[in-house]
Amino acid sequence: MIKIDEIEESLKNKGYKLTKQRNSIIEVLIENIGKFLSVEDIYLKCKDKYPKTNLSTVYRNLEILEDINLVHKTNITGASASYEIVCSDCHHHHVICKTCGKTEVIDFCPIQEFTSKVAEDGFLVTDHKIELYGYCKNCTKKVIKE
Amino acid sequence: MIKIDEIEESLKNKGYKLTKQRNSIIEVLIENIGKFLSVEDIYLKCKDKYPKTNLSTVYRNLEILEDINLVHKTNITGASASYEIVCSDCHHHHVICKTCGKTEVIDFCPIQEFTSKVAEDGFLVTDHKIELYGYCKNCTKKVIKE
DNA sequence: ATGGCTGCAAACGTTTTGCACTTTT
DNA sequence: AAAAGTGCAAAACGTTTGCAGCCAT
Repeated sequence: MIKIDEIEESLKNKGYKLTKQRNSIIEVLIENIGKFLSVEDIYLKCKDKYPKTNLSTVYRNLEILEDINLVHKTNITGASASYEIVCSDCHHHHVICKTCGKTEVIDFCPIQEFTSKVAEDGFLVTDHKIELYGYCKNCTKKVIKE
Repeated sequence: MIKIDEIEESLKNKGYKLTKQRNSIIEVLIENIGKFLSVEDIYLKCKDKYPKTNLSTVYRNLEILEDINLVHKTNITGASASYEIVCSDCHHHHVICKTCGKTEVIDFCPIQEFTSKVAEDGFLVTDHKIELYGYCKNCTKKVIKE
């Protein structure tokens, strides 16, 4: 499990301060492990916790969290970026339904096979992004019906 | 190999017309198989071939080409979208150097293992995106030197 | 001759920035 | 007290759109 204290400790150690805004962003991300949240989503959920939160602040903090690898950024929709907190002991990827947009978690990850192939060329892999697109059970049914 | 005639035939069959602009976009994409080009890159290269080309036209055509699956879109940089032409007999993924931004092609693809896992849940996978990030041989050396 | 395509300019939504002020350390 | 963080408003950026005219079929 992710512990908020550990994350905050790690921020402190890097010289970042713990503000109420930053704290609420992290809380929101932790409450939504396994989902990608859009910046707008995060912003709105943070406002519930701490109404003064500003959108710029959310952007600035997500950038910091991404820089220190506490958060993964993706651009599924093309519209606006989405974020998910990194959880080292529950590494996973997502399948994304092209019809309803729902995402599901896949625990399987073949990255080892990949990195060993690439390592032969002297490339050092530190990070990866895998996303599967298609149609979920529900939406497949609909397609067949129509 | 990709043949420009086949692509154009397939566009014609779908009711799209062959304009000089559309043609030059396809040419540029074919000349850059294995690389992701930003919209701006494509635009500039097209202007070399056909100076009247407009940025909106590039956007509109890339959208069409993506819709009919002749082109893959990605958002590596976060800044602007990148495109690569689809080549059915040379499916591949990329490793992307976080220092110099260079991309290299990896021929290996573990998608089969993935889709069979997901199929159990009734999810139908039609498409996927795999990107590896890290440091290329050159940049790894530099990091060590410093 | 028709319908699709283009160039242009303006509009749009997301993200970033400068600055004065506030908060954490 | 110093440094980092914030809110606000404005700017910047990539992308999309409406429209009048153009071009491929």
